[in-house]
Amino acid sequence: MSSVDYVTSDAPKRLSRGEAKARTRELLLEAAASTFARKGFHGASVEAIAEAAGFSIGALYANFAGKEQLFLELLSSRASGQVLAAAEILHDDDVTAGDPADALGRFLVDLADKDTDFSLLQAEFWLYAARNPGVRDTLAERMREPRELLARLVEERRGEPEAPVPPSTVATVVLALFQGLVRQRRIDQGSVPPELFGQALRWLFAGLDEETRQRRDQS
Amino acid sequence: MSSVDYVTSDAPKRLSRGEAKARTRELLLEAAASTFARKGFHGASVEAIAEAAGFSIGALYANFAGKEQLFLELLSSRASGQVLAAAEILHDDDVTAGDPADALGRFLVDLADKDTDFSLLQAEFWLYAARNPGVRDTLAERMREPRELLARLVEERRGEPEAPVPPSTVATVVLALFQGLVRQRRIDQGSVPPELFGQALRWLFAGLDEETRQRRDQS
DNA sequence: GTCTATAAAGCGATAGAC
DNA sequence: GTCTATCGCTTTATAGAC
Repeated sequence: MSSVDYVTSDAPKRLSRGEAKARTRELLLEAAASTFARKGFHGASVEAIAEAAGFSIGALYANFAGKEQLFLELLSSRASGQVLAAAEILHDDDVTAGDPADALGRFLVDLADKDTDFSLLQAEFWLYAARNPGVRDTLAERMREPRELLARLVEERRGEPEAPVPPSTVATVVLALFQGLVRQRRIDQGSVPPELFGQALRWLFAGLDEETRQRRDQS
Repeated sequence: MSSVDYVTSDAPKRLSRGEAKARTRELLLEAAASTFARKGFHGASVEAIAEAAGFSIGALYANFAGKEQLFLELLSSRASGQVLAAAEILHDDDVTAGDPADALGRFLVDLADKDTDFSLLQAEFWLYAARNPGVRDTLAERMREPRELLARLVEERRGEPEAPVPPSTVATVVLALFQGLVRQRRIDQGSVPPELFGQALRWLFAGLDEETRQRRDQS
């Protein structure tokens, strides 16, 4: 801009060499997420990724060992995003002031409808993990902690301490239900109305409560 | 057909020209299903598919317009397999003699654990459809009928005629739940025990019954 | 109808200039 | 640290022999 402060190393706009490289890395990761989502792992070329980030192929190879490592880095850092988003909404008391099931349902429909790359990338991650035992175990390990987080929050909200299955198993069912509904909605919007997410969750919890009561009365 | 009959057009072993070509087509489709499942749409080469079928690339192009048409033919003919399998098991009175939920759950876990290509190909179909609007609408259309079939069978089994949502919507939730559980089980077997399929289905139906009763009592 | 051989294009990855 | 140019390999699809 001006001639006076144009060197100013501590100005917020000017980036140091390390910062510049970190920013390039981040832009490449962002572009990779979008490109992998739209074209798939094999369908996305490193040229397309670099181009989407506004860099050349050389810049990509200066920051990542190759296409596979770039993909795996994405998988490790973003695969549990859906679970964390769900946990976040359950944790927010203001949003879940009404029915937590409705709030969670509405939030996830919004997320899935708005960020269309999300579920595509998620499916790409799943396929890659299902085909590569090593990555599969890594993904399983990485999903464990956020699932436990969701389990604790669901447990809190339900307030029933003696369910017939462990809390993490309930969380598994909730996640499976949501992932399945999001995927079906993507193919046929009309067959999966937005309210269905909260509705199905209420059915699930009502049935779980009933079984919990029955087991308590038996003993 | 022949002058004497020594070509025996109705003998089981000798294949007519048309039959031979039909057999080649079928073998190629089978090999394509397996290869697409293991490598993905872009990852699977036509050479690998032809080789898996025991033919050359030329034979493949003599039977299909190309890789994409081969994939789309598979998608049209096999995408609704999961729904039909579920419907079939619900229709079989002998198998569902006990709890239909348990029977359905056990059957689908067996199917998913045994035919490992099934869910991979299903995911590959979903991704392709989600990325191509034309194919997406085709898939949505093709899923409608089997879903209605499942809906009718679930309705029969439940015997509750006045659910708060249409029967096809209940079928949608059931399918979403199963697909989600199958996928999670594929990544982390330990987190999705086989009994969970039937258990979750029972919770769902119990909650649905409860809401049905409440609505009836209100009016 | 199926084969082999090959054309034309695209890919991941590397080398060297700046 | 990023760019341009290019290598070597694989891909889809076609042509011609049989």
